[in-house]
Amino acid sequence: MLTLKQLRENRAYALERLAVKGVDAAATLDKIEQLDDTRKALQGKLDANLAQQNAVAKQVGMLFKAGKQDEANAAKATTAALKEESKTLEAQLRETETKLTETIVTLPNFPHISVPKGLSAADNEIVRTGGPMPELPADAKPHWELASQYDIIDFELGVKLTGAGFPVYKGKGSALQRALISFFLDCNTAAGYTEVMPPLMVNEASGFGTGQLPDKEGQMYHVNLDNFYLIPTAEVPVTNIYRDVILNESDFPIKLTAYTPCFRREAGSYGKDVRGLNRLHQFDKVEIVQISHPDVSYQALDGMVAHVESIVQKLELPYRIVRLCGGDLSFTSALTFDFEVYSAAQGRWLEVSSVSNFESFQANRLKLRWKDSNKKMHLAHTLNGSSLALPRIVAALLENNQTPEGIRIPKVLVPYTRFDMIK
RNA sequence: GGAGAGAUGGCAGAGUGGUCGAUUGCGGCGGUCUUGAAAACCGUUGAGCUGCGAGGCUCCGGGGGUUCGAAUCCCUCUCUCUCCGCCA
Repeated sequence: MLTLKQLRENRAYALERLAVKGVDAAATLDKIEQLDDTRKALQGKLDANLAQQNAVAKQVGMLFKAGKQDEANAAKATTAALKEESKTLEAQLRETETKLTETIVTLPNFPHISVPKGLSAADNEIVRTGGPMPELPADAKPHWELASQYDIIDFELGVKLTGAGFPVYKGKGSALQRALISFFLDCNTAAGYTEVMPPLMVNEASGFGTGQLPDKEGQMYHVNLDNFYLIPTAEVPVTNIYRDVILNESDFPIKLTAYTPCFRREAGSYGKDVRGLNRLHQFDKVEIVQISHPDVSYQALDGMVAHVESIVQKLELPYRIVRLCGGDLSFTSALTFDFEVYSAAQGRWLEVSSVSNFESFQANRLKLRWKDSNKKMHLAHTLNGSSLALPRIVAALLENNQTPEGIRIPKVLVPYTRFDMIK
């Protein structure tokens, strides 16, 4: 969530930034300012009231000690009205604070200056493209056909065991998953990220910390008996490591990477978009997370983009990097670069990574702060990205590398798979 | 699942109704001494809200209650530890 300071310090700037995301926040800002003023006034009144109560209590104590029973009892009687008043004030204050937070959380993050205006994916800006574009024969097959031809991924078996969107990887298909996970993690640790293996279920507090709760609980699987949520991405447990943490300036930058399965309910998605590996309820992903000093978070973002790009290049896949426009940007993000690889047989670009700077938006909710040399507290910046999500990489690998002899494994993966062809 | 114990500042650990936001030790920071360091000694050292400021208010796991007054008493929730049971 945005901070009051961000919203009140420069109203014109706030309005202009939010407009880039297609949000007219004028009325909301009015409401916030008014609620905040009310809050301050109420708090002042309550504080004064409590100060009086404390003073009386102190006095009573001293009077009793001095043996002046009568005076003490007289003083006691004066607090009843004060207590009554403070109860009312407290209730009002609490109500105002709740309303204030409820209003602030409806506002999305400020987009970065470089975010293009626009309402949909059509307005995104292609930053650059790279990688070798494959030339496939006319009878090239989409990955779901290749998967069953070579018996490496069984979608129907997954339906039997669980349901649609839970594929079973078999033989070399399974080994390929393992290889990709190890390869990605090795790339990330070589770039200075520390590997962690977090729980795959989180509690409610963690869900709130990264903003999945309270609004998006429908997107997560919920374990009712224990009130746990299956993680939709490693971002949730990994970022929550730093919930309620106060860092020293020397702790920056914090760079973590984690492999986890990801669980997404993704209700209401049908058609060819969800065919095969394009969209799943359970999939594997290696994530990178950075906690950054605010002054250098955009350099950190550039570093993450360059890092992810180097991995895609090593896999010899055709890719493009897209700067998301205001309308396509997520609620929490200030700037996002999407990575898409070309899935040649489907003839479409598939998103395989999304690298974002959230600035202090997540940190505010997480209460992730750092202390400068003057012991002043500030919010840290958080960033994350996929590095990488497996299914669509696999889809592109299968389709782009199909040959009459079988599916060629990229050189860089062979030490991990220990085979160079799927046949 | 059964029985018991506990949750206090960065850490350890006092405090069982009244100047306690909290003794003390360790750690951290500053200083004295030293060529420098160590040791020793002295000082300092939680956070949030609010106010120009002096200051005021809140926080001793969370929530509620008793009381003029709660870290301290009561209720409740959560978590941790120990023993037993079960188990990969």
